[in-house]
Amino acid sequence: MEDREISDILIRWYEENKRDLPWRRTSDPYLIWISEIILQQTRVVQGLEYFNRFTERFPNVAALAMADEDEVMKYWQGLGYYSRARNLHAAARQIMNDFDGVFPRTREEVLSLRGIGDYTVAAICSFAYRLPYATVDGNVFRVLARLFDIDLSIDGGEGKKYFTALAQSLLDERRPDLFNQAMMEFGALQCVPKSPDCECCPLNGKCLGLAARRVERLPVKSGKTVVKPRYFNYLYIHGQGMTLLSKRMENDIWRNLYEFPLIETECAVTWGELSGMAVFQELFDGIEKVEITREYVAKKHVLSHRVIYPVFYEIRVDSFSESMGKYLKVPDNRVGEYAVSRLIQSYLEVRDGLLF
DNA sequence: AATACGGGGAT
DNA sequence: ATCCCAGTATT
Repeated sequence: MEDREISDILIRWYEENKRDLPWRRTSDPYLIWISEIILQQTRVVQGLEYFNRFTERFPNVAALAMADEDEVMKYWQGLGYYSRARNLHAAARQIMNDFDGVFPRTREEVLSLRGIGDYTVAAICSFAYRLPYATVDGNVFRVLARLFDIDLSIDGGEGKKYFTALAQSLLDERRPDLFNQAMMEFGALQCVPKSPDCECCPLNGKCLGLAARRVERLPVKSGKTVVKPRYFNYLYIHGQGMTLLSKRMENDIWRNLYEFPLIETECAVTWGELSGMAVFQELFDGIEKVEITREYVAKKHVLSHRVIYPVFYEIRVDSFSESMGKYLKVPDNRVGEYAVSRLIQSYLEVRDGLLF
């Protein structure tokens, strides 16, 4: 049968070309889970070190469930999509509470865990338990769209359903783990988004997209994200050896990460405009000595759907006002212990570079 | 069905 | 600049 042939070719290619990665050396569902969450929308090279450090500190479900969320976030610092870390922590506690600390073994139960969706449940169940569920990630969309010359958009629900059924029909149920790994690795290394080397592709004789000269046009995606600007005015307030920090609690970017007290404005503002604002006046109400040590206009911070224009004002005070009580007051030398965004991390590095 | 959610590497 | 990466949750 043709379908089996494709599977065999992919698996043969995989055995010869696969990368040696730590999560491929285990069948521990916990370790596979951690790797899958880290690798969501994240390149292998970027996630590798995070995986090693994370699993060394949290080697099993119990260790993760017992930790404070703040510490989990610290281990996630810089990786992005921080809901993954929050969900990971929540799911570990879910496993302790609902499954007696044993990682669940059925598709339905695994899917009930926070942060695990259609892709990740298939990955965990096939890699750890060899259950016959096809993984459908960005790589699989691309490989299948090209192989079968399908221009159905991969954004919508129809496309997702179609490609999932197609992947499932191709899956070798005797070795779903190998098939899924092979399909994704093939997409990551051979059937790459730009300028794939179709000349040396083991499937070039079967690739309908190649025959139709549409490989570069596939897969089809519809919408592109609109990037909206935001203006962040950070106040690095310190005195008496203490620094003010704030925890982002809103349903917004960087939730549960720390930062300096922030005044967000509708547009770029000068120091004069900022210091004239009511929120600013109230914050420094009653402080005798307020000294602006430095103004730092950081380069714009680009996220997938936001671009942030940050300005940092270093402000030295001789005392802290009443209204600053809503912030954390931490010793200067312990600021580094708090999980922060890349933006804050970058500023901290600049500040340290200017200290001497 | 759209949108929000990070950060970095490749082209 | 643009694309996109072993996606999920919310609206």
